[in-house]
Amino acid sequence: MITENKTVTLDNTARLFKALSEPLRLRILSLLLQRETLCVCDLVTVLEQGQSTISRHLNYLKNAGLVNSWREGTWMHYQIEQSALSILNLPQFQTLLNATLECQTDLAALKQYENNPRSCQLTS
Amino acid sequence: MITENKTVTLDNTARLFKALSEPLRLRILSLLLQRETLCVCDLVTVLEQGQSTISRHLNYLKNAGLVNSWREGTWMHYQIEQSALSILNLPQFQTLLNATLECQTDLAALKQYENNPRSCQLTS
DNA sequence: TCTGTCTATGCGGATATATGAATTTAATTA
DNA sequence: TAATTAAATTCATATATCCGCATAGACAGA
Repeated sequence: MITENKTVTLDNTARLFKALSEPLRLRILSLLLQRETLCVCDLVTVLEQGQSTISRHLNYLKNAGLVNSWREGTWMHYQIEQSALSILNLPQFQTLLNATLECQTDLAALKQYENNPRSCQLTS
Repeated sequence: MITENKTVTLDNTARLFKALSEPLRLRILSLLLQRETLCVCDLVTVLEQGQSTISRHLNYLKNAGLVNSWREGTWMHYQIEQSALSILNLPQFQTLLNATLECQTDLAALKQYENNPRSCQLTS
């Protein structure tokens, strides 16, 4: 992987926080923090949101450097970019997310989803 | 000080990050992290922004729980609310801010400002 | 009380963001 | 090649944010 020597600008930092400033994006991150990788269709089902909504939010997170992605067949896999989270107190952040009703519900829905047959299999 | 037992909601967390998602608000926080307290007129002069702009951003930060304030005569003093920053990796956050040209310039302007006579004296 | 200073807020315009529906693009498979 | 599935993008609309200007409110001193 090529690591660009990116200049630290205030705008970049602001963009990072802006990516964290949407409830739905926080829910996406919360789920990604619980699993190695998830694809768009997983999140559409679990979060019960439109496909375009999920796709756009993932793109927003990617532009902010919070997630990375790769294609596998027709599926796009998304994954947390750990290095971008260094600005956060990660244990505190996760504790805060996990304390919310939304994230608890989402995690339960994810587990339920994983128990059922589904189109997108994580195991390649 | 009364500590409210506030329910952790996703919206509150999102609001906190939204408050951190504006370059000008980051500049304000950067200065407040360098000084015990600053008032509106200090920030107006140092940041060279309109008074209403500064006042509103400070209100935004206050609503997010990032700063607190108190009146002293006609002056409103603003101060970092340390507890709200527990979600951040504070050393990393400050390092990131201090690495930006904007924050470096602002800090220099603040020192310059403090060397000159000014209307608002921090020493009560 | 009157005046001046510091701060907060109301208003309007410009810009940014979020979302759903529909369409386009990409990749797989028959 | 045609059909199918997954994901990204376009378009239109609603909402939120930012900023300057003007004004209102709070406070101090004469």
